[in-house]
Amino acid sequence: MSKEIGTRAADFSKWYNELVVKADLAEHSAVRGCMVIKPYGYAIWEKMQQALDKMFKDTGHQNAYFPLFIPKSFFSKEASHVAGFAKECAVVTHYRLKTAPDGSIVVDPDAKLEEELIVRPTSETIIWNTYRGWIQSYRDLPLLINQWANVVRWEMRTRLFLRTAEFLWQEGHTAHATKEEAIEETERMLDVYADFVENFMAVPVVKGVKTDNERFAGALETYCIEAMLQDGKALQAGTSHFLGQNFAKAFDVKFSNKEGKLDFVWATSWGVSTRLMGALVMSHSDDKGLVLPPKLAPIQVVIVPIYKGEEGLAKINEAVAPIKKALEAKGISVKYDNRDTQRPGWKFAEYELKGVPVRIGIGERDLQSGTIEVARRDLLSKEILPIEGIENKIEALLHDIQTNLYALALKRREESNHTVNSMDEFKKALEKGGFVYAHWDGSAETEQKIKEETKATIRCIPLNNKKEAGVCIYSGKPSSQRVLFAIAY
RNA sequence: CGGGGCGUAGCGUAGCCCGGUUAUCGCGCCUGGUUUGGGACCAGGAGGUCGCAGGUUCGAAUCCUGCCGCCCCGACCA
Repeated sequence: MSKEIGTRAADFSKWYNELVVKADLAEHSAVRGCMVIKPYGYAIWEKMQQALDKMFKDTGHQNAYFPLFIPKSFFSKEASHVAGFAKECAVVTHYRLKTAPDGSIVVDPDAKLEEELIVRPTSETIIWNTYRGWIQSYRDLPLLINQWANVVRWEMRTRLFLRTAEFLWQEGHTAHATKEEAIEETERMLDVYADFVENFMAVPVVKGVKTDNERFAGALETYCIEAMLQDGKALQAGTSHFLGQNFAKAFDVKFSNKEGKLDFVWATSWGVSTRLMGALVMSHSDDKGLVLPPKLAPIQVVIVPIYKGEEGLAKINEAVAPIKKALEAKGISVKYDNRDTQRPGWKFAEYELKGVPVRIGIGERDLQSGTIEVARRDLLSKEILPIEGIENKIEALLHDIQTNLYALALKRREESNHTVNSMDEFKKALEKGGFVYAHWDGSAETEQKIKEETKATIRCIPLNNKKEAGVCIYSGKPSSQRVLFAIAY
């Protein structure tokens, strides 16, 4: 992303949309607000899933699956939860179509459901209704379940990956015997998310907790990770909620503790979605296209032959085979693109657009000298290296690219951090974009007023925030710490 | 759902104000040839319910009415 493009939201939006479509990640579907994830985009999502799933299992979780449809009565059992989602629910009211006299297909009015079904916007209610039957004793706890699923939220305005009416995600739902244990789980999963986003996606995040206004509907505390994208806007990349006993009470999930007394269980839920794909695209891409971190790139190394005639290609095929084999032996995913239908220059541009981290070019010249050309996507630099031992060089290079992408993203974020002490400074900082740290009096009213005046919201109260006496930039009332403000997606 | 803009080939578009031969151009696609170290070139070719429905007219992509869809800005939001 070049600096001059990032200044206006509409331009950035256009750049992003075109990139997602051109790089073959996804496209708009015929269905309002929904997208089609294309094979290349889905391959990246699968890499994310695999890494996350392993992390969940390493922390003791198991996968399960719950229904897409939620009876309206379940959904409305937790008051603040239903209030938070009511405005964006898709509702199933009928179960049959019929042919009308004029030959058109209509909804059969005789097939009205007695109770409407909500297409899940999140699964707390159906899951807690199920957990009631699974939990009787402290011996059944903790219950540590994750679900990979799709959910539907009828958003007014949608954007590929960042906000679609249907999206793919994982949602963890856990039950614990004590409050302390549930809070520990909430924080553990936040750390898992931060670890994944920083170490796999190479996107730095700020860990924090949400204010009352921004908290998940039905939670006592919402922990989050906030990323800053190349246009200086903030993106909530993942959330982990401490739900207290709210859902246990709403769905009557009790257990006998060691003392033989009945108590409600303590709950958490946490999720990340295909929105992370949007964060990935917006964090590293440039005007030539995607830049993928090696750990999530479906193709880590692409080999492009440069040749004259069929015999020339045959010679290069022969030279490439052992190189490809040596790389694959290191666990590196390699694509040898020896299609005769596209020319080398076309392929170079194509794989840059798709963000392949390393490109190897090999031609007649190289066969003479025993070398190859190695190009890295992040810096767009090239060097000639000997073929001998190339697999070790490439392995180190992939590692270096992963580290470098994180360092670059971190540098960009740090350069657009602002610390301000007045509304005036605050507004000026927002114009430049990025994270703005300011004192806040802790009231929902002040937060709301600042939002109305500047469009900025409190992204989070950072964890491990250093305490510091100050006065609220809006109200002038005393404050004990700075909070993170930004314009958000 | 409010305010603005736009629907013409797979994609991007000209034409519309001021109605009139066969609807423009570029990319892409197909065929043949020459090419191949940064998105090749030449020649030929295919591809269109001009968003949908109605109206005005001898004649509508163009004018009128209604509808549908998309994009941008708000409100809502992972």
